[in-house]
Amino acid sequence: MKLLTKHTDYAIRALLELAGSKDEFLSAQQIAKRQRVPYQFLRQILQGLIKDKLVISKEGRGGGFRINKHPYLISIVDVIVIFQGNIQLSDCMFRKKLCINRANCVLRKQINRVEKLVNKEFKGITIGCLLRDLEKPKRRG
Amino acid sequence: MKLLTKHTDYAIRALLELAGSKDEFLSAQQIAKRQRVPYQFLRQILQGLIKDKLVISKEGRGGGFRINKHPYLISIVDVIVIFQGNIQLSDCMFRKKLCINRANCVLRKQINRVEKLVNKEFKGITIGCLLRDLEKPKRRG
DNA sequence: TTAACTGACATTATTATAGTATCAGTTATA
DNA sequence: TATAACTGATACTATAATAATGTCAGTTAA
Repeated sequence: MKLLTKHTDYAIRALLELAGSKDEFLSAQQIAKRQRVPYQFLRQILQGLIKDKLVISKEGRGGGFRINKHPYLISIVDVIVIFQGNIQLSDCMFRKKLCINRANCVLRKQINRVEKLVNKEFKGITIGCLLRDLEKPKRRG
Repeated sequence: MKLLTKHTDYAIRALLELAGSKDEFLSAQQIAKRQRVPYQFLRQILQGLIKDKLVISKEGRGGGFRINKHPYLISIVDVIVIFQGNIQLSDCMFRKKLCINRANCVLRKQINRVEKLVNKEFKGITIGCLLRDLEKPKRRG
């Protein structure tokens, strides 16, 4: 049971890397090496980030990727949604149709509450604040 | 991405059913029928609940399962732990060894915070309170 | 003695996750 | 202008987790 898959995890690390070298283009190779992420897998992930325009790319020699949004405006929810769909703590029947039984509903109501909470917390975790923590570790808290 | 698997889901429903007929033994058949859960799957799940002594069983004709703890003392975390292990929002490298890089650490720190929050919330959701909501829907809030 | 049960496994199907491989096309530059 | 360093797109494979199903031995009440 985990809420973050490797896709998301690596994507966040890539974004941190890109946010750290804001105006340069970094190639997939460079990011893969620095973050120790499998190269081909990372490329796949970067394509995902492009689709949502979190990064832009430049083809050809000297090309690569560049971050395309202010780091404080990219939350980890944005990344999760790309690779894992909406945050959802359980398969919910009543999202699709009427509950089969009330026991389900009662449980779902509680789960949904926690789900919203997680969503809110995750929205508050941005690439910007992760990068800040990364660069100025003493300042935290 | 989901935090509750079918195992957990069905287990909770079974516990609600059992909590509702506190002193009777209910057979797996009865529970399966009432909650519309696959019979053989449910039996497997009930064995899981037995191992942690959340329910006890009686063999032979007229046998079945009975809840073995006060419903308010069974939280959904107890159930999750049986079927899914500890709540863990992501594979965490630093649980195993030192972080490969600091980016990881910074992210983990945040994820762990949310993880604790989820844990706390889930601990507050007990079979007892779910059952209460189920029986007295107007009283909620 | 038999029907209705549980205990304990073995087995299978499906899906999600993680990762690899390939090839076409683009661009800077030697 | 050839080529090395890139991305785009997509097909493929491996592994593990999830969600079941099936079977058979043993127990108990009627």
